Amino acid sequence: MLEEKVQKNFLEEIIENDLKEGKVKAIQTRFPPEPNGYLHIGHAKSICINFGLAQKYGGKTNLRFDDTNPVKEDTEYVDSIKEDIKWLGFNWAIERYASDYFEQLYQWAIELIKKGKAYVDDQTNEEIRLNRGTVTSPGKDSPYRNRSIEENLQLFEQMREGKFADGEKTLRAKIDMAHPNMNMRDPIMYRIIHTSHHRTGDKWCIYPMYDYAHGESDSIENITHSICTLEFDIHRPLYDWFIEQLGIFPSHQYEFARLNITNTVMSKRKLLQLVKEGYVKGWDDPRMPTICGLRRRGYTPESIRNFCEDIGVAKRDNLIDYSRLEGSLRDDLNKRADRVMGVLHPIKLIIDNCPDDFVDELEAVNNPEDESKGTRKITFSNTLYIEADDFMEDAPKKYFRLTPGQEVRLRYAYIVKCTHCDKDENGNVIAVHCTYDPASRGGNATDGRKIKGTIHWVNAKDCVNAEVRLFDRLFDAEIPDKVEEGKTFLDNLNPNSLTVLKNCKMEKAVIGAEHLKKYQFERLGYFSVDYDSTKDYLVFNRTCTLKDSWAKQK
RNA sequence: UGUCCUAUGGUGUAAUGGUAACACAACUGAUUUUGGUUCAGUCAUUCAUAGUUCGAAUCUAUGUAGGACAACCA
Repeated sequence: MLEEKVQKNFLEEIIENDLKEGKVKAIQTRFPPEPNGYLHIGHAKSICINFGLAQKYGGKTNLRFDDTNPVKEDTEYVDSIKEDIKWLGFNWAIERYASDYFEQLYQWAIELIKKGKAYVDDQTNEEIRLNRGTVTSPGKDSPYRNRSIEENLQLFEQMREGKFADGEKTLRAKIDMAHPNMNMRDPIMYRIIHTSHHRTGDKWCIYPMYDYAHGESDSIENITHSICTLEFDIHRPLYDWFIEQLGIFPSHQYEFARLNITNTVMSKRKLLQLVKEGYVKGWDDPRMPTICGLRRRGYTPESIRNFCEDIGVAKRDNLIDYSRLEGSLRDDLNKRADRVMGVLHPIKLIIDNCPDDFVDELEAVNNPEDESKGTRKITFSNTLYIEADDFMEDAPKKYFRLTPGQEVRLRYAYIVKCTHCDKDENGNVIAVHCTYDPASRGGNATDGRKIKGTIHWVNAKDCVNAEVRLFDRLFDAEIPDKVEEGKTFLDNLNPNSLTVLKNCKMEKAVIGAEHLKKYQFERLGYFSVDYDSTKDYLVFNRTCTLKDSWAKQK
């Protein structure tokens, strides 16, 4: 893990080559989110690639908001995006907005009109669509395609001045209506939108389209490597065309395959729908694949970065198993999370040969992976809580926990031997009885006998209550979007993705833990303190379970 | 019925004409006061066919499969 990675991905290959051949002196990348939603794990991959590459090769990365569509964008999203990038551990060189370049873009549009490379079209939305043709048949020229330069100039100026209603006119690049690539069939450069913009207010009523704004913004910022996802591959000829016609700094676009993860959806539109229609409790619901959701769930920035590094970068479609993300998380938290004992489904364990006034204080290790984390004291009495499934009246032979006649070790405490259990009138186990071996203090048998099982516990006499939220996959289906006719991804929602336990028992060490503090509850998993947690009412999110080879064996 | 992209173990990613490698998962076994961690071991005739070559995962051709593209979205 520490050794230098020798395998280079195709982007590193390209960059090293450009640097070696002197095509660029230093690399400059950018991360270009549209402020119309919250960032998700797929964006994290893009962020890691863009910032990571620049870091690795001594270049810089700009943050540029692609805010060319005022009807969808909002400052709420700008703020969350910046917060998430910082939280992931990256710093941008400069913060820019495509809207910063509206005037320059406008001037360049005039330049293209003057060169006879752009024209104002009066066709309606419908007409434009019809005349564009299809992927298998060519389009038809607009009747307005051959207007004079003077007329185009005048009309375009009037568009800017607000002389026309939304949709009445567009500015189009004059390329080729029969081009096999649909993007080259006289793409729209500007449309009229009389909507106030989150940054420019009502200064503009014409807004540039992505294809025109993006490459030109890259060029203005001297972006050397403009890295995006595969679906923009087909836009590259247009990206290059604008830059070439304008004769400006030649940024180049490179495409990689976007991240897909099992049992989750990654489209901003669908995530927005989940939030708006109340299927989750917000953008930062711990079941969401958003950065803020993962953060609240208990993920660390390191684990997300390691995950993105692990999955690599290439151009073929991929589907990463969700457990891979959990693997990166466990890897990180195993080294860093303090251990603590907590019981999710408590039942009483009564030690019959232990006096009622018996009090003992034992020493527990905070993190076996990190000695510097030290130890803490835990208290012990004759009445404890243990996990309900750590007792079975009729147990299979390989069950190493409590069952009548069997000995187990109470972690850091004593060896106990199960004797019997109490049941209510319905036959449910309500308490387990045992005797303890006073000589085994700390957990070691004096006669050297082997104890197979060790279970966690808390002292019923001084533990604290806590709420614990358990999460399961938000979607049952591996690919939620793969649905039969007439169904949607919503039909694949897992109705049991959230379980709230309100009667959990924790050792006192967790009192006062700040939000987002991470623990490993021994034998159970990793847990993070939720934002809803207060001094008087503890709330934990289970980030993920520990690997459980016993569950598989069963 | 077009153009473009892609195809290597269960999942990802390497191998840049010269012995198919690494990680994760899975499965064995060892260690273990977390059924965790850790350690050791096992797990592929590179989508198909034909060709070029002393030699092909890599180059060529033809298929096949998957994906993208017909928003005044990005």
